[in-house]
Amino acid sequence: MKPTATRERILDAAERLFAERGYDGASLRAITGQARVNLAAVNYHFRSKRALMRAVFARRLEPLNQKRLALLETCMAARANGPPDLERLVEALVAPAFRMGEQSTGDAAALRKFMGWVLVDPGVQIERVLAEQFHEVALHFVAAFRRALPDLPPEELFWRIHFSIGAMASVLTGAPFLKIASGGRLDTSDVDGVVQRLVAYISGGLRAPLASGRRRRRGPPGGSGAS
Amino acid sequence: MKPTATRERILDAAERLFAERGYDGASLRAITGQARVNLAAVNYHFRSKRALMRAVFARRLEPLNQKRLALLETCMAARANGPPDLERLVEALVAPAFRMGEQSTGDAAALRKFMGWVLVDPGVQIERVLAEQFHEVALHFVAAFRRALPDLPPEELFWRIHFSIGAMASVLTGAPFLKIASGGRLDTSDVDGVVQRLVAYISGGLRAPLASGRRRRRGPPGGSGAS
DNA sequence: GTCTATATGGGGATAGAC
DNA sequence: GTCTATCCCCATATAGAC
Repeated sequence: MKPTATRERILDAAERLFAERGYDGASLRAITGQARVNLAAVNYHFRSKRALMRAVFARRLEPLNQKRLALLETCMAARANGPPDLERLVEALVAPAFRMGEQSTGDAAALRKFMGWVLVDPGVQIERVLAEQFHEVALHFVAAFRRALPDLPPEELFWRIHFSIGAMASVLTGAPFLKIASGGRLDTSDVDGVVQRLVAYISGGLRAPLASGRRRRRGPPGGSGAS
Repeated sequence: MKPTATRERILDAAERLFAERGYDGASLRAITGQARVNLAAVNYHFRSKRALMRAVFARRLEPLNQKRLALLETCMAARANGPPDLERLVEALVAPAFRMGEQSTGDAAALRKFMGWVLVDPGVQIERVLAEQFHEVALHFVAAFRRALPDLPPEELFWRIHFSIGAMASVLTGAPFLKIASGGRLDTSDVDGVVQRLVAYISGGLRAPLASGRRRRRGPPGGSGAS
């Protein structure tokens, strides 16, 4: 077997099994079994299971973010003067995540699930990897969104980006509540259609008018704002 | 010790530990230890760890959904004729999840995290519980949203509700990407403020204009898509 | 680089006394 | 209803031969 092939096989199998069973649910035995590789190979090529996890994630995140930046450049170039088109911007952020792995050997659906799962699960603790690889992309997109939505206060924009990634991630993972609300009538296999809907939804959310000052438990008219 | 107290103590401890460590990360030994209850008590009062998990979830979901329905009634009563106010509708769906456990003994932050986590994680397999308890609420809310957004095709509405719950869930869990995009500048402790922002965002998303028919990979004029 | 074999520890579940 | 003690399985990680 080609020396470097082992490493890739482990990454492929780990990706699939992490997606299917979660971090704890995917044992190294299962991973090495599916990769048809020796159990000890994991601890040789990677240092530990957690390190393997981070490697699986990092391998996908880098090209994903490059794709995003490339699309972002296109958006900005198309509107050299004036604000960029918001829908295109959102698409540049969202679509690459749904196109991942389409031409690789692995299971594209599993890959999407894995990525969404990693984004949402606070227990995975890939913040470091995420922060390193995502920081540049975040900066560029935040700047672009600011130009597209100049009236939105920065703090509000951050929150809305957060909501948007959450909406995207829940679709990637295949969260279970979808089939309940719809009675199972939704077609999740039409990736293009989902991306299109998601882009429309997120753009609408980003463009929403600012909430009026209504607060729950607002102070009475006399204005005793202390709390 | 009061007989029924044990059961509650287990539920409280399990809720906290599931929220902090996830399902696999929270061992029965840790749970019973924190509840200061014997290890075997879990398998006596519940049948298994999974059943305990479902019980933890169900205990919160029922009053949560009752609260939602009560708020929904208020919305509909306020606009007996004509469509209900969308923002109020969204608030009725979202706000109760963020108010959970405010007057109970447990850790409210942990509870929110747990609920969001359960919603998003497809591996938890609480679909049955979710379906049973959520079905009635889903029907009512879908009907109300339909009245508020009469021009939205049903399928589109289902998708958008799904996106909305995803956005909500990612806030509940405290997903990690928030602090990355913002550089840690966001105040997550202001629950009222977050709910307000979330309501505005979701309402905007629900109201978004339908995506035009643009599709990726429409037949290219010269079409050398090979790679 | 790859294998076998094993160290070491934790997990969920249960039997049976009280 | 509650406890102790234990069964039995599986996990990650590593040592050391090849």
